[in-house]
Amino acid sequence: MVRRTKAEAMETRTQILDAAEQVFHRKGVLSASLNDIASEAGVTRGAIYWHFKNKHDVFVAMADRRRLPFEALAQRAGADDEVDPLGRLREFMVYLLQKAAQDPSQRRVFEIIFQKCELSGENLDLLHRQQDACRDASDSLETTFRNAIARGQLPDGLDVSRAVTMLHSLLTGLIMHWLLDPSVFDLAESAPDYVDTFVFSLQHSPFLLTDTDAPA
Amino acid sequence: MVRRTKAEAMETRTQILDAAEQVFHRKGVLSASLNDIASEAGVTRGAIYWHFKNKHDVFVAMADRRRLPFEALAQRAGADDEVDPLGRLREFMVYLLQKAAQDPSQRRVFEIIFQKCELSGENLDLLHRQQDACRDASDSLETTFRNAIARGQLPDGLDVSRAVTMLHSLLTGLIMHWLLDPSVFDLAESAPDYVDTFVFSLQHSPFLLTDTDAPA
DNA sequence: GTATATACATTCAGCAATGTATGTATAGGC
DNA sequence: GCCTATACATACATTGCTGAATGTATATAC
Repeated sequence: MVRRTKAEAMETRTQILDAAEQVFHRKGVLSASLNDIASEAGVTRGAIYWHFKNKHDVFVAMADRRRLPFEALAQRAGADDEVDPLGRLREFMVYLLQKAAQDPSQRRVFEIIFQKCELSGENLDLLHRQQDACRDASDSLETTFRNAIARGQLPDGLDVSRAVTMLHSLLTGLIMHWLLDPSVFDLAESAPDYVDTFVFSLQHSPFLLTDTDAPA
Repeated sequence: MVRRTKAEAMETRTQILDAAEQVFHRKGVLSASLNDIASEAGVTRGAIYWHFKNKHDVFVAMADRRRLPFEALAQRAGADDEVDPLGRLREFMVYLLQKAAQDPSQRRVFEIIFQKCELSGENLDLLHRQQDACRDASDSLETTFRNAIARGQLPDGLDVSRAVTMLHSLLTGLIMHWLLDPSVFDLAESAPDYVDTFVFSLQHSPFLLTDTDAPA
């Protein structure tokens, strides 16, 4: 079984990424060897080195499969012609949390990124990719918040950048905390309430307004 | 320079832990070798093997140095004779965030645990230690919330377990998000506003009450 | 004052992973 | 029907780290 057709080669590539997801999740990114991944995929290391430069290249390709879809979704909420930006944002947040909780592959990738991956040394550019992705998302979210303010869905004085920070922190924190111990609460079920609480605090908290430092 | 006195040996041990903190932070826990740590500490691997069983043993000892103080503080807020449980809780949250932002050593340890450490394989019991610590903290926090409700500081119908989850998530998320890119916002300065917003939502959000699913 | 346990340094054997080089059979262009 | 690039498998050399074994000098107990 050598020289496969292009379609079969593409399938081999997918199998390698699937195997990498499993092995990274089971043993951690650094602890996983290319032999482990090759065995899991039913190929040899030669196949991996054909499709990818090295382990880090495999990792990036694997992570991007589950990351890119979200970016598109987040940008849609920030569109200027969106009549209900706050509603779209709410939907996005709930969708993200429920996807993390219910889609096994998505959960694995989150678990790998949050718990089974050292951001250092060779993987240091991973950290920069995370930073870039975070800033890009922040831009979309800021636009979304400004549109929501313009349409009267959020108060005029809302500190947009702090709102974005709280949103990031809540989503990251909820997912991390749930991944640490999924048995302590049902993320998929309670996600809407957490998101609604966040939206409520955006609308009514006196501590997220720009000028008013300490209200009476 | 062999056979040191007991006091000197203790100092050597501390130097090894200090060095481990630096090296783990710089290279990641798995990527760091005992040689790296020994060089940084100005000793040889022999010294490390004398004081510790292996690298994992060094890691646990290093992490515990900065973890234990917080546990004591959280428990104090849950004391039954505390007249202002909500106030103590608020203080604890702000203190934790500002400590993470301003104490270099504390920040390094958080960064190691969140970004430079694979929870898998050998380190898998690390995950269980995290889980245990999290559950212990949750117990203290639940008590604190119940006391706050009893003293009229929080509404009667508050869903205590969801409140605890939100608190954990907010703290974890804020620290993680800030560690990812400290330049995007000033954690130490804005910590009180984030915490106050959280407390505000505990007091007023209709989505954190037990029986009322969807208020009018 | 001697003996022994202590607190390390030094040395060595061995593995496991990486990257590369080479082998090889076939798909697809001509 | 041939040729060549493709899609892998196999084999090899190198590296770096670990754990353990051994060496050694000095506190300290007696």
